Amino acid sequence: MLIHQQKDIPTLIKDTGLVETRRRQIVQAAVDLFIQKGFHKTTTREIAGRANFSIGTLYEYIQSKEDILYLVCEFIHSEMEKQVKEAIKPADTGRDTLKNAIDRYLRVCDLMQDHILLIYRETASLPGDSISYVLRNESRITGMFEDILTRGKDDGTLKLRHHRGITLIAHNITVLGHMWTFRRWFLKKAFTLDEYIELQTSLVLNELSSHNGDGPP
Amino acid sequence: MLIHQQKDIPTLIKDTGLVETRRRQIVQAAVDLFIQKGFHKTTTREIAGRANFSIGTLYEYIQSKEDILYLVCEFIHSEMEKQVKEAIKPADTGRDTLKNAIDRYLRVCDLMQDHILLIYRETASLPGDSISYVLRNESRITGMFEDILTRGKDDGTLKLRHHRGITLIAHNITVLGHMWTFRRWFLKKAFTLDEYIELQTSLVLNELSSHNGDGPP
DNA sequence: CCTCGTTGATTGAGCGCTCGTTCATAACGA
DNA sequence: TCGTTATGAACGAGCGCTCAATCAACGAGG
Repeated sequence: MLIHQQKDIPTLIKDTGLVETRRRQIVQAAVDLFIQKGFHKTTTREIAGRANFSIGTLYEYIQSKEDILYLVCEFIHSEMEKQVKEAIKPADTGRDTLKNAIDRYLRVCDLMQDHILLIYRETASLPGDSISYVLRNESRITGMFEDILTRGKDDGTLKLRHHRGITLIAHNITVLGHMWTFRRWFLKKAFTLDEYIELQTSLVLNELSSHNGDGPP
Repeated sequence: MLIHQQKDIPTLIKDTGLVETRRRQIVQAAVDLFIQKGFHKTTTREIAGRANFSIGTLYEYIQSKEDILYLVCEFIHSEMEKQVKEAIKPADTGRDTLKNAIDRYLRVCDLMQDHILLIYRETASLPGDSISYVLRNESRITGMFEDILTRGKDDGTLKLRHHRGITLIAHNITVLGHMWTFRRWFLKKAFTLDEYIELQTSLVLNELSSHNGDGPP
């Protein structure tokens, strides 16, 4: 029985405020450890220790170790979404909004490198039924780019050569951010973050400014 | 002490042919299980069992469970490289070669979906010093695209707007393939493999046909 | 002001079990 | 028979999780 499936608290603790606090502490401790050593190599005792209470207490606020992973994934996604959302103040044109959004999104990805990697590594360790729940969070970010692209298409500042292009390009942009994190060993040798942003933005915008097809010269 | 760091065999077995055979069996069994249950949740006994010998025998041909992971990663990368390489018969122009290469590469990625995911998930579980070794394998595939792009640039069939573009676009193409695997839950809802290939190829080639910068209309 | 029972929260030793690894022994082949 | 290879019971470290015991805070009763 997983946390997101039940409405009430899985413990005997009465003070719901405490539950929130403790779970925050658990997540905070777990994120650090999972990034450092991975989910499987981190012990529940370590998590409790870093959160400054005992394993007994830990298990008052969760039901299984996998619950912690679920809480962590949820936290990371909501943190990502929050940061990206507050970074995107819609500019006047869809095109400018997109430029803006890509810039801020890639910077957020840079800041949250380790968290993004964590998601990639450990999502598979979630119990089957939570996975789809976590994936839904993921797709909200892609959705944001889809919205921006649609706006640009409608106000005429972005041109699409293919009618299915919006979905695809939105995914491509999302992955651009992840790519910066999981290929950092290569990419940081060749580019600074600023260069990376500039170049990738240029590629995306060039596509969205295309005047014709791709006939060879 | 890991396998790739030592020249000789980590066991007492004398017949080197047998070592190769057994290791092939181990890898074959492990790949299946790792894909299914992940590295940590797969036991050495299961691997031995599926390879049709006992744990004792297993440990005659490896020194630790992590050795198996290393062998598996190496196998997957070499398999990928082999398949991609044999799929790319250089056409007359760099541009046609690229088209060809993207097509075949994406199809290989589709066939090896689970293997690619496995690499993403478990590379981090490798002991620190083997990681860089495994990453080097990864970068050979990107290197192939760099070569093709360079050829196209030289023979004039591909145009680059930025002098650093080759590296970046090569990485982008490589990731396009991975993206098809780790976002398949989203992408396969919207596109067939053929559509995906066609659209992404079109995006890449459009960029490489650009006649001017990205000035807004 | 003190006492003591109650209640919610915390503790950590300990349970049951799994897993990676080893090694004495058996089986095999020449 | 002797060298090589295979076996699987045994080992012991370590893990997730439980629960009887403990603690701290508080308020009613004397």
